[in-house]
Amino acid sequence: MGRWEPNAQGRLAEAALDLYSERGYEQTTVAEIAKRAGLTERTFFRHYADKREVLFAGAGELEKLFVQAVAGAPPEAAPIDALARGLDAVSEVFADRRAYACRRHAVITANAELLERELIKLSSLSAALADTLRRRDVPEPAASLAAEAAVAVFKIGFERWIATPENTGACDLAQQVREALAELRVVAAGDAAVRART
Amino acid sequence: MGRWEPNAQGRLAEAALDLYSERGYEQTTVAEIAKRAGLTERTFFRHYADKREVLFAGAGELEKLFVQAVAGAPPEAAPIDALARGLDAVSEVFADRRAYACRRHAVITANAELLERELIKLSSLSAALADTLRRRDVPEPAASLAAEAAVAVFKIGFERWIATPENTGACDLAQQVREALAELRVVAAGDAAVRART
DNA sequence: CTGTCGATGGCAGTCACTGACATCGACAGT
DNA sequence: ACTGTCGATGTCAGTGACTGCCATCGACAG
Repeated sequence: MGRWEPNAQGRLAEAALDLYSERGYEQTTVAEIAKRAGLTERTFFRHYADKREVLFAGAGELEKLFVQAVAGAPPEAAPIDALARGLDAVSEVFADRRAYACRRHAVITANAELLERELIKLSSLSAALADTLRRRDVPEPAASLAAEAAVAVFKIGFERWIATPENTGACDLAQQVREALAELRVVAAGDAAVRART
Repeated sequence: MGRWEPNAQGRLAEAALDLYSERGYEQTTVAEIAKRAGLTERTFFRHYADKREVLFAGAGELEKLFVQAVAGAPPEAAPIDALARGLDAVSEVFADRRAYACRRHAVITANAELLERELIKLSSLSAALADTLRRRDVPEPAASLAAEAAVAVFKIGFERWIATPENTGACDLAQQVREALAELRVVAAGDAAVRART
């Protein structure tokens, strides 16, 4: 047993999400978050680089998971198919965390600064994926484009998943992402009939 | 004639880019920027919402230009072709500003906070494009996906343009963007042979 | 018993950003 | 010419994010 309550980092993250939800990101001070977690402001900044980062603790693991799934695809798979593996893998992670994902998403979309941080995390993800594709001998600019497209597919699939009422049949993230990927293929092909479909 | 030197906003933007280039974004204080422009810190914040925004004054016009070009495409054009119009229009704007674009790009990529701001501007652009496509009766998620893809195409085309030595034959932005768009079509089609090409 | 170590607290300081109020020259109306 | 309004700026005090430095304290090894 340590000298302090365990999991200081987790307590800070929970306190932050609570406060950001209740009174908004800007109306919350770091001192308040720390106090709710039974710590001081100074200690908050030892665990998280800044006031936003406390909502993005899991980004690193997510990136690792995505990258490993892509890297593990058969060498002969096309870039887009390798990326599809990663999309499936990442989608699974969120399957049983929909409520948490919704809360977090609501907080982030409500504040521009948090949105900026989210975007740079996705950009970092995209860069990591592009690098992974390059290691699979995909040349530029195909690697970067495929990576950016895959991240866009996930982002849009995710948003549609969040927007879906929970008791709907089609409230599966993996399914939304697959649909988005299929739609990208159609759009990129330049099908003018896109507008004729639902 | 006014009471003060004209174009305070422009002087601030120039001073900021100079200082950010010379000693880096973080090592520059707003007071220093204002002083170099012959103004005070308080006045800086009357012209720009924050220390980063001073580098993104033109983002609004760029978005407007892109959107109008897309909206002006023939109604029967496929989404991707309408977006290609916008890409062409935007590329033209940068044609004779390569040196400035390079300087600005170097400053932005050197700092994570500035990168975040750049990404949210691109995100805003993507949202505006998706909205424009929706007005052209493109359904979701096709509209959002096409918009995100177009922005990715521009981003990557732009980066390759910046990275190209100036005296190279292929140092035209519009051309880089067109190549990136073509590459996206190939990648999205799932062509495993991507890796076989240059 | 003692020295080290890691997580924390306390405190002073910098800087981004804001609100309230004062200043000053231009310009319009009289 | 007199005067009142207006817009851009200056001044100043304040808040809050974030950092550096040093002190504290319990655990643990020897």
